[in-house]
Amino acid sequence: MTTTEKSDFIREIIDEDLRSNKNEGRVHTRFPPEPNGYLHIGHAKSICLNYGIARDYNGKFNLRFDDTNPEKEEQEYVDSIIEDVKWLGGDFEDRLFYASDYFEQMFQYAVDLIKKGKAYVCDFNGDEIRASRGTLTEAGKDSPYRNRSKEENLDLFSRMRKGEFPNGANTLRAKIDMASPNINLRDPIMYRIVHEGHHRQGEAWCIYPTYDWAHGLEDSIERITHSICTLEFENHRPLYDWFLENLEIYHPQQIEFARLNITYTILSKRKLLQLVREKHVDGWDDPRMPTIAGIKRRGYTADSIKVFCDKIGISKKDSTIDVAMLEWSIREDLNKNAQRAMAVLNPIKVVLTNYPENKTEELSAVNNPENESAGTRMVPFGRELYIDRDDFREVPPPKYYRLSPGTEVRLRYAYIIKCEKVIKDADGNLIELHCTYDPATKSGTETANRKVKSTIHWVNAAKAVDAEVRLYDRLFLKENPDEVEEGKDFLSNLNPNSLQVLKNCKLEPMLGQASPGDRFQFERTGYFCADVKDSKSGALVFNRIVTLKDTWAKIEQKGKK
RNA sequence: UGGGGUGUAGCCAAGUGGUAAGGCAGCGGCCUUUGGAGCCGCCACUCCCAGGUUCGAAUCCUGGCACCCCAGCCA
Repeated sequence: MTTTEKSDFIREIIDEDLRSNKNEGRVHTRFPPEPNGYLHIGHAKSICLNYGIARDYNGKFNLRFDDTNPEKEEQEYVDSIIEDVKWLGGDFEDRLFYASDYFEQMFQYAVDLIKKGKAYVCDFNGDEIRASRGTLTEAGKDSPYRNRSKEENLDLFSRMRKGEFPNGANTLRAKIDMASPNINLRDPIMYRIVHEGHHRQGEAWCIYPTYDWAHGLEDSIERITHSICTLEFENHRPLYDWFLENLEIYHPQQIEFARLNITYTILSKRKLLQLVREKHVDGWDDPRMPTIAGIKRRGYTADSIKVFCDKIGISKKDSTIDVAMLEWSIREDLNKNAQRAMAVLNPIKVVLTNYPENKTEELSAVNNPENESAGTRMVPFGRELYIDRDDFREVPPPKYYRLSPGTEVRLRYAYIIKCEKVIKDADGNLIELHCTYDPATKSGTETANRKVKSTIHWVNAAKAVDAEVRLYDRLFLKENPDEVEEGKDFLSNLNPNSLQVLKNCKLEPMLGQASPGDRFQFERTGYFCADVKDSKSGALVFNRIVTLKDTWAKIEQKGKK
């Protein structure tokens, strides 16, 4: 751990509040998701911020479902959100709350406001409300129902609750100012009638509070000190404050920060839902999804996500983080922590013509060069091997260091071999390579240190374990997936090659023991994770988390330009 | 020609009147039995623009400009 203290404008506000003893020294934050979808990496930023603040200031952190709209919310989402928050280390202890548990209290607060003459039942329908709201540049008009008596309002409101009116028949509105330049203050709706079962309340209610009305109450009831949300709610802060002031109840401070955007990815719940519903991906936990579930299944560690969130910072500037930053965070973690292994993704057979027919050797391989305590393992060698197709070129391009006819490479942890002959079938397809090995170059021996241009990975053909490997790439082709031609939508930017399935991969024997969720570095290739859903012993499936940095690919790209 | 925000490198981001941190990306080089990792170096004479105040301005003032958010009985 570093000793440098984290700071950002929100922590500065908290420091100042602490200095002035604003909340008796308390710091209490919350993460308030609506259970209408799975959490994504943008939510991770918020969780890390809110939980991180509570942790760093010895405060408390609540998980609270903002479940005020039964039309969109489901138990499945509640379950997934709880799991994901925990996975990210957001420790809410016993403080798991639901806004719907406060419905009765909210109703009473609404009655208070009516009694104070600051709320009224409006019989306008949706169109009428919209028409009377005015525009950005013109004031709205007062509703004809605005000056009903308190008694009539109380009566109507209780009848709304009883279910005497159909959906949309009327609403409870705050009486603020129809001429306010801030449209949110033009008599905003507090309750609407929705005859629909709620995932926790069942049929108990048919009026539901709106976000603006409910959110500050939730924060107040939980004695939240700092209510942190994203920038689009900045315009709503005057309303947040108005309700709490007029109710004369505990008043948390709302603070807004910029939400996360990442290149080549989409972080809109609506669009992610669409990807799932229309089956452009295999579900919320598809490893290409930026959901926590997807990222987790892809093989990202919770630590890497936390580091990522720390690195990107907190500010009020609209920003788009380069996806390379996310990829860096997982490489950084796994470079230090992942067990190394040799895996041949696209095999070509290599026969060592001068290696004895039935001989095998066990060679020592390092498990993690970044961590000596990870030790070594034995890897079987033999006369017939597989190497990767990428590691052989019949006609090597400039600066190609790997195997080609007549050249030598080192087989990692084994011998230097030389390509003597290329065997092809009648159609000219490459079948196998005949090579010779140099017995004097066995790794670890005194005569081994002859220099060759490169070292490649391999597996023993007879002992290899078969596996399916799924190569994932970015889901979208464009840096900004929402940038589209007239008449098209973000789906037109989907990357048709975001998933490539390799069925004939050959792995070193040790990988046969991999359990679902285990992560490895396949040397020279990338980081991989045994799929938690589909990988089974005897039928292994690995997901590529991220490639290793590929200097050769870069050189080759430049050569083509 | 309503209101609320935001402008510091390709992308993030420190900076709070004393002469532009750091990370990612990129580019060189060293090293290497992973073209991985690591190491070293380079990468803003200038902070959206224009004026002004000051010995001194990214920081203060004035005036512009650009971008984002708001007209759901969504959150």
